[in-house]
Amino acid sequence: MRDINEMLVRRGYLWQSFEIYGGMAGFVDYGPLGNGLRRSLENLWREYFVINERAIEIDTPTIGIEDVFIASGHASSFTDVAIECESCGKIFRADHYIKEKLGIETEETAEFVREVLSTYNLKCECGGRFKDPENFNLMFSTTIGPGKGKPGYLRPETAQGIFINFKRIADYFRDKLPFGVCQIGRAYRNEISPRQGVIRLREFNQAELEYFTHPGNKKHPLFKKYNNLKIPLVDKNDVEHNITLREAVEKGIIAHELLAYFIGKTADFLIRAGIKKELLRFRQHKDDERAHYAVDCWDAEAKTSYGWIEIVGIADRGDYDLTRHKKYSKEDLSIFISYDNPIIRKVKKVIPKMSELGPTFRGKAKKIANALENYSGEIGESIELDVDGERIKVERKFFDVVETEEKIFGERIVPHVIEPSFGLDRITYAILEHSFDKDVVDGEERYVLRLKRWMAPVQVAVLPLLSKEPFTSKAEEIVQILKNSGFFTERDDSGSIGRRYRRYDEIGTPFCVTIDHQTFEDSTVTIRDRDTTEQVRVKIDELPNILRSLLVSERDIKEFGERFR
RNA sequence: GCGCGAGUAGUCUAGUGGUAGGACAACGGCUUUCCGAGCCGUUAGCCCGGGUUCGAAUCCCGGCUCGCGCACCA
Repeated sequence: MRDINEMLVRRGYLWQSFEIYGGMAGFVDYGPLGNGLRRSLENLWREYFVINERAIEIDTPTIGIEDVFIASGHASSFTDVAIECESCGKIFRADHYIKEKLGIETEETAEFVREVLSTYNLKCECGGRFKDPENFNLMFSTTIGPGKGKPGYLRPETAQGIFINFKRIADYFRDKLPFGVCQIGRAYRNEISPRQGVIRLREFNQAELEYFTHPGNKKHPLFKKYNNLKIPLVDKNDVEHNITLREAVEKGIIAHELLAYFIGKTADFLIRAGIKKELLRFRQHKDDERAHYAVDCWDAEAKTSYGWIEIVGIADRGDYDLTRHKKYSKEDLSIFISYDNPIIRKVKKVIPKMSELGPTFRGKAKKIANALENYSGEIGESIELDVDGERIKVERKFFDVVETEEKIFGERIVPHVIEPSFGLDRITYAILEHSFDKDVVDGEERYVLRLKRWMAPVQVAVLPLLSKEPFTSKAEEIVQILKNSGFFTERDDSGSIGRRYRRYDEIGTPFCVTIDHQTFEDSTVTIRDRDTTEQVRVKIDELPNILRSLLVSERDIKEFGERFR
């Protein structure tokens, strides 16, 4: 199966970054074809998760200032403290090790760990002493501005750029839930040991949707579309269920309908993109596996030669992020929700008399008045208030009491967010593996990349049967027609015709257009289908429209013309 | 980060201290040429740095990358 990796490099899908300088693990360059495939994937994703949702796309910086990651929790939970044994060289995550050996929850700071180590005289399993604990942060850090600058980090996920714009976004949607906001872009994690090619990168591509919803309404009107979809669901106890999404929600395996909706939609999207259904499953995070922000989380996993790999994470992040940013930025990141009918309540209100308060309490009068207005307890002949920590008794003569009807039109809530987060590099790779095939034609082995037609980076290749005039200029003429029609087109007149067909089979080009002798008699060309190697003859005039129909569907080319040969 | 193994044209591979060889691919040409045909020709390589040696692809040290195992993967 690893034959594919050789092909991907040789034909321009994926290259090792910094290759001429010896390379660096965890980085990958997209060659022309890989870039094209990933772009197709992004566009398909937009179609599913932006255009066909109440959702928008934004773009925010890849560098974030420190405040953002302190609030998001990444500054602390992203930093692990490591301890290394002096004699056996083993490295442990300090918090895991201490919890396991001593049953103590640890603050993740080097100082705290150092203290625990000395207080309990904690040793390595082999009996050796630990070296001084060290921090390692999985975020790339940088400084912003001249001199020492301000500390900044390369974002470990695109999501934070969305949360911190919440006020503007809510405004854009006129405060009406639910709504979705997405971002497609790069994110960075300073992995300790990146491996397995494109599976674990230090700089990678994400497509994330943050779908904001009312906490009491985790449903989606289009869920019925995926009601009866069956896809393997592995729950947090490693039990596999082969039931419909509707049943999974009813049985409480999936926390709620909205999560199930995005599981269904994700499955639909991945299959449309070229992931094989039988090599796809969803797996629920175990309790100790969930990120610091997640309430429930399901991963889409694709089976590849590396085993089952996580390609999408669908998490219910609750109100974690907005609440945190609300606290740290002191901005109101809630939304006002109107009730269908206002609630009417009779209330007694305390009205402070400033003319009395002023002369008596002087400087404190204003604060006392505020406290009186907000007072909601029993009203007697006097009211006791806490003002700046001081207990003050306010006599009846300092306020009036009026009885009014109060209409409550709604309430402020912090929305919950459901986040489908896609690892585009892994999905791209999984598509390539799932599409890769070997075929025997006339006793000769050929490599075929059976990409979905709408995903292919080169959609059509124009091949003159003979690489000489007038075939070559006719080919160029047809290339121009196709390029003008918006197709990604290549021309190839090098080598025998069979060799050229194989070349385009290998990179996944779904259709080849061949100019032959008959072209000059009746203005026709042949279209060859990659998967069946069948050919049909069509008029040049009709070629763009026919290709357009073929490229968005899986229709048989024989619907469009006479079979050739 | 630790341990083991590997690194020779674009790709695969031969070469174990003494002139780096082959296959495929690519490129040019010939051949009225529809599924990797043939013939002629061309381009192109010892991962990087240091050491040992008269001489290193080959031996030694360090780095980088790749594979496998451990650890890590919010």
